[in-house]
Amino acid sequence: MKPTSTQARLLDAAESLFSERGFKGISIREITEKAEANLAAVNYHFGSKAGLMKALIERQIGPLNQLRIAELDAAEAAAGDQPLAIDNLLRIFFTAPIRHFHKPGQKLPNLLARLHQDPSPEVVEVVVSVFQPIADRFLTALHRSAPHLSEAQLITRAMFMKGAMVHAMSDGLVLASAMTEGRVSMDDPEELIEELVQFCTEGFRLHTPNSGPQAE
Amino acid sequence: MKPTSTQARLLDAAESLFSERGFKGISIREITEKAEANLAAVNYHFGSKAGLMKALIERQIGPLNQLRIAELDAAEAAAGDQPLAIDNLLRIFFTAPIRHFHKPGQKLPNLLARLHQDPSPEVVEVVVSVFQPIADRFLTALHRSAPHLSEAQLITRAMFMKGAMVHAMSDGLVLASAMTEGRVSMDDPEELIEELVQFCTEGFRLHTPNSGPQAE
DNA sequence: GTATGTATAAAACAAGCGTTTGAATTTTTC
DNA sequence: GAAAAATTCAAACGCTTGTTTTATACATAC
Repeated sequence: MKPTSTQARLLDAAESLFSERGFKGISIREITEKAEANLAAVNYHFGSKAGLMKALIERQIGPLNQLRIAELDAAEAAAGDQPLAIDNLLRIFFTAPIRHFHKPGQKLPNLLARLHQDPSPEVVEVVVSVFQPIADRFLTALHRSAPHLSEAQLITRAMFMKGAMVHAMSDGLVLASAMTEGRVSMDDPEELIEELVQFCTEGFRLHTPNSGPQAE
Repeated sequence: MKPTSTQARLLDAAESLFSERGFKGISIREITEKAEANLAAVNYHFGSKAGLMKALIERQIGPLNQLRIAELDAAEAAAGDQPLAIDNLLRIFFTAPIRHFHKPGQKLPNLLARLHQDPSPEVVEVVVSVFQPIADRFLTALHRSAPHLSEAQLITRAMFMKGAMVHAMSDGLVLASAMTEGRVSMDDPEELIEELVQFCTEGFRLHTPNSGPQAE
């Protein structure tokens, strides 16, 4: 039985509580109580409630994105100067996070999905700093793999893709539970990854002549 | 200059404020101040803060969904006993809400996107009651239009579709603004609709033999 | 062993929260 | 125009919030 540090216990408690009820929905008192720490511990170790959230996100997403970028680097190195096939690229994009977060009771993706919709500056700052690099990296690769798309189309479809992934990972909560009445739609992460890859690959392959610049 | 009722002013104020900073992020005092109403007005007219949010959502989404269902009814009637083509079905699904919410400064889709990720019972109850009927209606139609998909696949892909739409409508806030550095990805709603239709249609057409029941 | 920086603890702070009350006021109804 | 109903209003209630303070314990270093 390893003795966990107060910091780690705070991060764990905050992660599970924020994921369930959102940042604004949880008080520092609830967090410190669950973590069996003193009320002042959050402000001592993380400066503020927002600092705690930032730390908790970086703890999870940082290593995950490092892994994804490493895998993309390796795939691109193996491909030489050839662009990656779209489905391979998307598979690299999806696999690590879906596998990583596919544990029973894991609700962090739900929190992340919420944060992606939160326009408050403090949240945007964290989300951008964590996801900006990986978004740019994959967008560049996508641009090489799908040269038939205009930049506007590429960005639009990448937005579709991100929305589909985020939604699927956060369990599609409401609609799914409403539509399927309790039946979880897809319980095998590998299957979900493959469905997502197929779905989006087709969407990116498509070449629609419209939406180009009007006059050029 | 029509005299607006207190109720309407409260709904308008709450809609814009909730959309910007979320349900928990806005106080009744801010709402009543913006609406130039008394602090007690919210509880008098809507019973509670949650009641106000419910009323505001139903005011916007109710008529919108009625319209969508009417359009689907008409299309199905015109098609006789033939299933609708997938792209036509999806076009009906996307068009009304995207057109309706495509006004400058319209941020309600952002609120809706957040609510779709909110697991708190009060929110789930509202969201389900508002979106359940239309989800069921379109899922049934989709099932007829895409008979090659297993039920699990259908639900999964519908989740992708919903995620893509919700995300695109709520402006893909973070990723888009980060990636494009200010450039809005798609400013013409008709173009967005068409991109979304194409993207998802391809995804639904795809026939992947896996994901069927293991033994049957 | 005494100093030094780190961590925990209990208590208080000032501000904000959703909601309720009860009286004043306006609007509707007959 | 009087009675009744609906609405507005100022004030207060009770409670929770994030953060700060002050004091105490615990390390490791010299």
